[in-house]
Amino acid sequence: MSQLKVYNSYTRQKEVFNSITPGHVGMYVCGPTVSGESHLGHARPFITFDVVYRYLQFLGNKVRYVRNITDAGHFEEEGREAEDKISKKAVLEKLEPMELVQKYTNLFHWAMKQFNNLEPSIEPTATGHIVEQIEMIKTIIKEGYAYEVNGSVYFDVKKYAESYPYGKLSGRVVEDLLETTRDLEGQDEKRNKQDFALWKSAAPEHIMRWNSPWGVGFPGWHIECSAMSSKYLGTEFDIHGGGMDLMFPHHESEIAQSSICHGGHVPARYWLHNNMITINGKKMGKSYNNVIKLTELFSGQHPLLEQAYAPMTIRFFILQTHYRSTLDFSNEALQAAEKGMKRLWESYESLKKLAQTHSGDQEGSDNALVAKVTKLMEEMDESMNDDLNTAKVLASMFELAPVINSVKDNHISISAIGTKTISLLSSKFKAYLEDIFGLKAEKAQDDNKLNGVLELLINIRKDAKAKKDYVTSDKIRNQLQQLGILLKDDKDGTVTVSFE
RNA sequence: GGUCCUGUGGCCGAGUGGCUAGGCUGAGCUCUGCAAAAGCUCCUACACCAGUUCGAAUCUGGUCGGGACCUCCA
Repeated sequence: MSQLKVYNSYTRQKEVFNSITPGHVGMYVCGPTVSGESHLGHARPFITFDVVYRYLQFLGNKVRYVRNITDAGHFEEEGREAEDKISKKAVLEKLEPMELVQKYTNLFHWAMKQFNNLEPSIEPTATGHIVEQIEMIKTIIKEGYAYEVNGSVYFDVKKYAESYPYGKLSGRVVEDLLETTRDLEGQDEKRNKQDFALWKSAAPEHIMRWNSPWGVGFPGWHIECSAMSSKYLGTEFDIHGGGMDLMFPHHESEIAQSSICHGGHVPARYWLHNNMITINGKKMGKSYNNVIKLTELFSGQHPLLEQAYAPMTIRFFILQTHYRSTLDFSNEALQAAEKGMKRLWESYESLKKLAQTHSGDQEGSDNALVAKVTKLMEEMDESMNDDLNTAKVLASMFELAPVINSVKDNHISISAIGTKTISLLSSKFKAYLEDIFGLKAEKAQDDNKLNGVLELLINIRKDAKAKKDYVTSDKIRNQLQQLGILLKDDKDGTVTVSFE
């Protein structure tokens, strides 16, 4: 099997993935800011990196997956009103800041569960790591790369850039930054415009505030990730993930802070960035006022939505595109994903039954067929290893689906494909659909009573059909359909039930 | 303005220089009491203009369009 290659934003090329400690992987992903409800755009990194997490584990690694919760609240750029985002909203909603944070953290966790995302190994909060952040800032000052002004501390980017490649990750030149950074109104405490805050002095009205060697304040924009990643993954770890929009300034600043504290090296070896979800070609984001919240998506309650979309539909939709491409939202695209996922999943259900009833390791007699199936299965692995090309994996699976369905419908005989191939296919589909992609049946029906009633109805209908009493048989089928239960008559007389 | 990405059939989307990805939609056929599902077949695209090459959607240059970042942002 080929080796896993990933596109490393830091080197701008695909590289073979090798973890620092073989068999172990440390991965840090920038988590949500819990000052508001998550929207569709937020779903992408968490689904993308959930698949990375799952795949690394599938490959036999023990993975420590750290995803933070930003609950300390970033503040607006100085010059505008320097306000803690979270405390501002708390006033509006008349809630305690931590109450607000709790509410949106719970909602975020709920959404992650809907998407069938695995829980990270550690989910540290910014407010829980104020001490670590302060310690880190102290080190940066001691090393001479930060300075204090009026109770705030800033990172000295200009000095850092003299001996480190500041801007390498995001492809930026420090001199250019000086020219293109917007003019700041009012007083500027910073020595240079590129400098960023490590610690900000808190105005009296700030509710979220902590004591520090520089006075009462709150931590800067980027220091939490540096502090928490090094605490839980070490000063050099394998993967750092997040959305492309975080490359600058967030990740660039993270690299700068961490390098100063940890011997000059970049904290993570592989930097993975997912692209944005767009809507009508524009990035979905608060500033564009075009977000669709996850709760709206699941319920269909939004002017742009023609219907509700199930979490698994969205997951499938996201996986049908490569993670580094933009993904444009539209009802048409979501509906296509919904149908496609349904078809693939039903094929998988058939395959599971086939594998159960026809176990064995008998070689198939149709060599061309077996070769085709084998090739497609190999391509699935190749595609996944090629920078996690889930879109291509799914394409291969869609090519396998007709083969499976044909075996089910007896258009292809069991002996032609061979029980061995069926068994291999079955474990392959299970591995990808369930273990790696984290998909699951939209509506698992494991209600014994309901199943008993269904069985009864199916039997009555079968008897009616035998007597050519189609009025009765159609009545049962039609009325069940109105309830969202579909009965499909298979070739061999059995009935397949599916739920809408 | 700077840096970078991108432009694929009705829609969504993969794509390693030569081998019609795939999904959805639409049309036809087969199977079926009817239906649904499924299977088979068809709709053969790569913004534009030059260049490199035996050969380019894929490489190079240019033109035009779209987008991201440069500010909180997944």
